[in-house]
Amino acid sequence: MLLIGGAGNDSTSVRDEIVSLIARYWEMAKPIKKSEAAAYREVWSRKQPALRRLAGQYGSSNTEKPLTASSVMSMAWDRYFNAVKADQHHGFENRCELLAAVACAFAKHRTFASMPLPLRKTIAGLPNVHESRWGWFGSMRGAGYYHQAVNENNKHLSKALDEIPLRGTVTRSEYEKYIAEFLNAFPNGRHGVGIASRLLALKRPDQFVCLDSKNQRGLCRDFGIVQSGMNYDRYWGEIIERITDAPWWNSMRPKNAKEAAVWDGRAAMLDAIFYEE
DNA sequence: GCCTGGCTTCACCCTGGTTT
DNA sequence: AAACCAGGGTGAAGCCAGGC
Repeated sequence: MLLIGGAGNDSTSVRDEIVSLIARYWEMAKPIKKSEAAAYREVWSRKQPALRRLAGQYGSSNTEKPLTASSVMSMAWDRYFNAVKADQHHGFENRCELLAAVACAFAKHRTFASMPLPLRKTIAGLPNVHESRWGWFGSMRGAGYYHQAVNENNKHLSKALDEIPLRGTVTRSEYEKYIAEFLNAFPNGRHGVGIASRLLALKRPDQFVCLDSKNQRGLCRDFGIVQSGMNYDRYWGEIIERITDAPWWNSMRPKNAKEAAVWDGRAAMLDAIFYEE
């Protein structure tokens, strides 16, 4: 609602402008058929998720913090790369090396189950003799039943990872199939977003970040979401959808080799920014 | 004063390394 | 060989703050 009034000439001219603008729109207008209106509504409803996200509405929660209000999610690629480079704890080059080694492993071995135990543990975030950097991107050392499942080469973990393609954007439906199979590995419960996201982040570091106790506080604060009560649905709707909307995520792959290596693991690298001791 | 939502704390789970 | 301890995710309980 816009009220234009008063005695001054300004208000009169603004009102005249608006009235003539509306008159011009009427002249430009043309009748459309019912089928065209239906098609328009179809397009409109299909664009609603994008509009909601633009307004800061992710998932089903009521937190309405748009991407522009987040310090990290509003970054362009250059600033994001600099933020990752500033990693105090591990160093981004070492992080890239680890991700590259894991990418080789997934390229070489057809399934997670066919990998040797030390390699599986490296990917799973569990201590092993093969790789000293196993805990980076989220240590899962304390997850007892998960540790057990990796040790006994539980087939459900491997089958779950099979649902996640090596290339192309992972869809929600593929993610849901992954979770459904992942849950089968935990007949005694004690599964969760921490361990599920660890495996996702190592197979597809370009799209997933491992959400653990060390980075959850900082990440949730910056994203404007509550950290308690995290579940698989919210992880996708409130975290992954935000990430894949960020300017730095949608930027072109850089030509510079070091930058390209970070770009290949750009979602997982959020850990470098939000990691707290 | 009650209810709700969110954060913190604590017990529990299991593995793997160290000590007795 | 057995006992012990550290590690960190999970989940329940406890606590606190804000709204009605």
